[in-house]
Amino acid sequence: MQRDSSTEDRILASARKIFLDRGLEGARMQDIADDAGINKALLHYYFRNKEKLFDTIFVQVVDEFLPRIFAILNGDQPLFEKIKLFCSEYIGQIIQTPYVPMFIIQEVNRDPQRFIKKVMHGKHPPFQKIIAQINQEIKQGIIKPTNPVQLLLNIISLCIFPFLARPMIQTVTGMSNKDFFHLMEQRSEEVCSMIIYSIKA
Amino acid sequence: MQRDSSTEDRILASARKIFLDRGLEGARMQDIADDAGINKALLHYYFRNKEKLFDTIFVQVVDEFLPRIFAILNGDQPLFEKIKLFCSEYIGQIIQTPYVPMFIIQEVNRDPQRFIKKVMHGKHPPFQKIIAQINQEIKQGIIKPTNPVQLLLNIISLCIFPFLARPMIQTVTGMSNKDFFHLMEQRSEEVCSMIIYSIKA
DNA sequence: GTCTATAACTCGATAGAC
DNA sequence: GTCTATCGAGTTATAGAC
Repeated sequence: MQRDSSTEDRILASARKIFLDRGLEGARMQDIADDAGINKALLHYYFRNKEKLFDTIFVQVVDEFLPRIFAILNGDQPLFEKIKLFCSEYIGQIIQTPYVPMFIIQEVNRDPQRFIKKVMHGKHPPFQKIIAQINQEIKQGIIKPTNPVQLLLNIISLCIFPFLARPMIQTVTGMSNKDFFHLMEQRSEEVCSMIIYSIKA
Repeated sequence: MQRDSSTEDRILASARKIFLDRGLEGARMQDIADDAGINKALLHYYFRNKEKLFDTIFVQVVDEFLPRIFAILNGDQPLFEKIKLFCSEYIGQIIQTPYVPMFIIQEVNRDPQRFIKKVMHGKHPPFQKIIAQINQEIKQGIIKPTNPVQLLLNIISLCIFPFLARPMIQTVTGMSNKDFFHLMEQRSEEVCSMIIYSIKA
């Protein structure tokens, strides 16, 4: 709780924290109010209801996360450089905000329509360019013939999954938080070289 | 709803369906009762409360899912065969029950203690054998020097992640259910050959 | 075992004073 | 803008008849 910032900002910061931790259904307006140092009534004064408050946070979180993927994938670098960039930037980013991937996946699963309406609406399919690039580099003989969609799935899977399954991984292996994040820092390089090795001609 | 089976079995079948679809917090006892063709009071007669009913389903689902992983990983085949087995068996299995991975991940995230108490308690760490095998095959020169934990993470990530992110993937790419499952059927072979290619000496 | 009725409680939302 | 007090809907859980 930050007593010095404006009420609305404190609400947003607290809502983000609680929603990221527990999702829409798990979060309690009371807990958000407590964390922000105000009462429930004031939450409704600023954001008319729970849904609207959640929407604000959801869009905020998704809009600072997904564009990073697409920005790198749609850049102008050669494919190998993109992959390298993606792995290091992306895993680095998730290490800073490890709850974000699970939050997004969970909420898109619970209500895909919200995602379509609030986030995707009006945006064009963001994978066109990278798919074209993959096909072109195949034709040029830089990489082996590869299904572009599978390749993209591979990259994203390898980077994100461990953070989704983190509680289970740590439970099953007995890793501490420190162990886990250390493993993830190594992983960036690991994933990158594996992907590139698997596709280079 | 199966009118011919016993009440308890019908409750379990309905609870499984509803809990898998919506999780502990999203599921309503009323919906489970409706689906089973009985009333709420009878749910409490058979399973004292929602938690206990959920625990039963959770343990059931996890116990028929995780052991499949461990059985293959702890078998006696050479590593390459294990990986091949794992990819085909595992993706094939998930295609049959595509909601299971998300259900498990979500509920372990929400309450890791339940997982520890109800599932892991008393079981020994299940990755010892496969890790030893990986290290041995490295020493024998069959596979390249590799961090065993990263390798296992890679295999599991590649197989499971697409099913966790399925609603988002289908939204972003515009794939139909049929398209998606077709892609996943190809994927088994795809993942297998990629992994093996990346580690063979 | 199975039902109806309802108690007990949680939680989002609102009224109204300051 | 911010608070206290309270309403009312929705849910789990129980009492008690059959």
